[in-house]
Amino acid sequence: MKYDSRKDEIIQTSAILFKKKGFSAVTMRDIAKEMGIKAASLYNHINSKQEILSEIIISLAEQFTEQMKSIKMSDESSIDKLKQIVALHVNITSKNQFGMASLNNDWMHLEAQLPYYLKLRKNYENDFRNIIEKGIKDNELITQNPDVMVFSMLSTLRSLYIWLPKKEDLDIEKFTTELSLVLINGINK
Amino acid sequence: MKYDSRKDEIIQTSAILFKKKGFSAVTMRDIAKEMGIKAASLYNHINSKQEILSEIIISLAEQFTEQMKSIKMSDESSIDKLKQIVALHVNITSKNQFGMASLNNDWMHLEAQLPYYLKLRKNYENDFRNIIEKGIKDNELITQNPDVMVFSMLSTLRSLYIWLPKKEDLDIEKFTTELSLVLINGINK
DNA sequence: GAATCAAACTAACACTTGTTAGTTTTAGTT
DNA sequence: AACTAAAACTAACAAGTGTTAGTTTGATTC
Repeated sequence: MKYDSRKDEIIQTSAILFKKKGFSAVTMRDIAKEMGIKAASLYNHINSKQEILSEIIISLAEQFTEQMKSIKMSDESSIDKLKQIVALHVNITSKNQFGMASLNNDWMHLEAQLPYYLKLRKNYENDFRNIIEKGIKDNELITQNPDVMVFSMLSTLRSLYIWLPKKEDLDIEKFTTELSLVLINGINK
Repeated sequence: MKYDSRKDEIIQTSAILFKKKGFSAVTMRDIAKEMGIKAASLYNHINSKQEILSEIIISLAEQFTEQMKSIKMSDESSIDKLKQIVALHVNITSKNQFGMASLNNDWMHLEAQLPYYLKLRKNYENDFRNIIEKGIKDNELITQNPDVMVFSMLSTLRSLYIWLPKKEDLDIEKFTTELSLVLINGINK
């Protein structure tokens, strides 16, 4: 019914608290206190605690889905596609460090939206693996278990929300290049 | 006062539930129900919910600390040390997939033991970075930001608890070799 | 100045939380 | 059969949970 900027403020504030303590450990009174109002007042803007979590997670998941779509449909090499995926994660995470924590840690507390979230995640991982499998077939990548490669890269990319905030004055572009190098070419001289 | 195997059973059962829902979302009644007893009965064996979490996390953190000690003191090459760190994570995680979830996700809910845990973690990361820095100086590793290398490798290793259980019939030894290859030499042909 | 409306408030609800106290059951030992 | 000790039980607690209902505030519009 209502969509206003106060709602966004609640969502943003909640995301900060969710990152610090996790969804379940944060109470409506915690969120309200952080905003300088009473818990009951939150319900003028949102319908439930659940809804806050959904808004945080689903909007991010959809951003990943959307951008993966354009990456996979482009006609670049597999390695260039992988570099674009690295950039995608760095960009979204640098703009949403708090929300990314919920996406990674609290997705299981989604209720009505859980199946939808799981579908998006599964599709994303499949797209990722398909790019790697094509890279192997085209002799761009080493012949190794693609599952291990996806796992390794995606684990690192999913952990960016922990690491990026620690490096406040980071040159994002430079970091993206550096991380791509490490992930794709390794650290061995 | 008391240390018995029923206590271990509680800890193990709790770890399973903590992995599924997170520490805060699991109630003493959940744990009791899973064991077929009443919540109050748990207190014949443990002193608090907190204590369960501490036992899970601290014992694992100490295992990592101890084994890192022997790795760093050995006189192998930096690359071989890194391979041993990979093996360390795979081994501990394959034997403690549930506890490793708590270690990764619920450490912030430690109370009295939190400073001790943070100290162990910081030391571990420092040891890890020192090995990488020596590898760079010795011309074994590429000249890149060691922080990025530690972050990348450690993120993957810390996520093993999510991935290993999905591959039940995995040859642990083979997987360790494969993962070392991907992490150290990359995926580029 | 009256009316409007978003957004705050107070008060309360039904339920769940971790935990304690005191009691009974269970099973093994004498 | 009596004793013991571990480990279960029932009952209750004080505090905290998400949420609702109804009311007041404060700024904007007529």
